[in-house]
Amino acid sequence: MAKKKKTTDAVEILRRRYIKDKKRKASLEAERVNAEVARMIYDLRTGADLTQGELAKLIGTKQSVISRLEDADYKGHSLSMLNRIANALNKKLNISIEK
Amino acid sequence: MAKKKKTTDAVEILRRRYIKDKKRKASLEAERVNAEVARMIYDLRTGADLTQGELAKLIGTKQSVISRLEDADYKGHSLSMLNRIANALNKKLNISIEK
DNA sequence: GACAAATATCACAATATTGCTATAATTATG
DNA sequence: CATAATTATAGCAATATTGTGATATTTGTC
Repeated sequence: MAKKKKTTDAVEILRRRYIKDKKRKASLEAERVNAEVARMIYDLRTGADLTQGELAKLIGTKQSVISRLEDADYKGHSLSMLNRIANALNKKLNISIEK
Repeated sequence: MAKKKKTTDAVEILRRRYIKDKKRKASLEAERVNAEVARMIYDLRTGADLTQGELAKLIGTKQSVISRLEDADYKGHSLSMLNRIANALNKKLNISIEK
């Protein structure tokens, strides 16, 4: 494939800046949600007066897994896992995309 | 390991029935959430007047992936994918566990 | 009906999440 | 301080999700 042409066009430069900015925002958004979910799990667990080991047993997994889920930097949250936790605590999982 | 003792105790029988019922409920709950999320994605996409192919391009994947996400029976929803969709549509993903 | 556009389905590779065990590190309790 | 209880980390296997391309099916238009 030919080499990409050098950009000298101001509009193109701004467009690329826009794209890059959008990606950065999306990435920050993801981090925000991950941290929020981690905190939510922690709050629910401690609110129910459970240790990580106890919650783990309730949903059929191990303590280390709960610890991982409560790590603010963890990126792997899934709806199925959130559902397992919600059910164990007799609550409901709600998802929405708005605004 | 020794064979599990035969259950003749009424309390034990009821407890097992309770556990089984709880598992069934959890399973139904998961199905409900999955279907809801699938529908939410469909509504957001059509609301934004996008084809599956267009939305796919916006989030950097393929049309078949969007089709899969909109299938009510799909069990693999992840927060990262929901985030990608929310960001592409300039909206925010909200998660809560309540009630 | 013919054709195009959009969606659904399939199969398989690539990647990510979860399960699991062991152990280190931290926190609570006497 | 010693000990137990709890939480954090690490590594790797098992499983699940996503990426991708090819093709079938459906839907809309003329």
